[in-house]
Amino acid sequence: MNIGLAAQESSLPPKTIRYYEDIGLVVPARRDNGYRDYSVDDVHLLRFVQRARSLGFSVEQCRQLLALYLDRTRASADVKRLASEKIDEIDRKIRELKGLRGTLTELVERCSGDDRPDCPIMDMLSEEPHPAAAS
Amino acid sequence: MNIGLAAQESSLPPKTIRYYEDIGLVVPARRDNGYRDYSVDDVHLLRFVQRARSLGFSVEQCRQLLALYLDRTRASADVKRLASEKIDEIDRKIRELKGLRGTLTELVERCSGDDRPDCPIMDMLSEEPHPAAAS
DNA sequence: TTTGACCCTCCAGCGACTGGACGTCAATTG
DNA sequence: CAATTGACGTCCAGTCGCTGGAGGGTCAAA
Repeated sequence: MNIGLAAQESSLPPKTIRYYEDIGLVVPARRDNGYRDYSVDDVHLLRFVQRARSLGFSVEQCRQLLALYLDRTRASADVKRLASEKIDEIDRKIRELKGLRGTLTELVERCSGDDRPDCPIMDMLSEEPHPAAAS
Repeated sequence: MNIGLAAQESSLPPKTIRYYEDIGLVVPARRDNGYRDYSVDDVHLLRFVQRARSLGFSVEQCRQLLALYLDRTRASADVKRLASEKIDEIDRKIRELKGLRGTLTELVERCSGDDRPDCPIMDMLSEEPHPAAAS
């Protein structure tokens, strides 16, 4: 099938699908006229990648997952490891964001938010670093 | 002062500081020999940007914050609005990450993680979409 | 004087696309 | 059968926020 239909079937934009071919992720056959010709299996792989991406896996991780997917002798432990690492990564990001959120929330709460210029947010951003010790 | 010292004082790499000049964020004077010459005020601004970036503000938002910082007639409400929007943005990201985390955790828990190939994670990634209705 | 640390500019690349220009091909309409 | 429209093709550039490197100039100390 043509790339347009493959795009519909995989919920991916044609541009992205061409990009995936560029980087060797899902490489379709070509027709005589140069058009990409996606098989049902290709579309399956595209959808696989789409799902993995939407779960937060990087394209490189998708490549690994695809390799495991196509490997009939794979150990589920390998897949589980990739997924667990991804969870750890997500946890780290959540922790970092929560930290930022906490700081910002505190600052916002202390800011009067009126038409005067005084603002603890600005103070925090422009504050001199505390000297390590008095001299 | 030279860029190296400004880098130390602002906790930013020299490359980043040059980049900030490129995009017109903090533009220092130049010496006769072409060297950048950062004033104490410049370094102050660099540190301001460094702090704002580490709080999750984009470079463009930093530009806005700098403008507000340098505006003596600013209303703290404007600053507060920027910060509140950033909090909302962070909240959205956290929610999204928690969703991903939930899905992945569930999958990982159901995966035996041994040397057999069967794996609910793979199943989920390769699953056919559920037909909307029987036909 | 020579070394080494610093500084300069410019170009390229990261990840994961996305937009646009420009040309070809296929299918439909008059 | 011509013309138009839409989908397809390639290639280049841009996004964001840097970062690395090449290939040079400058400066201060030994």
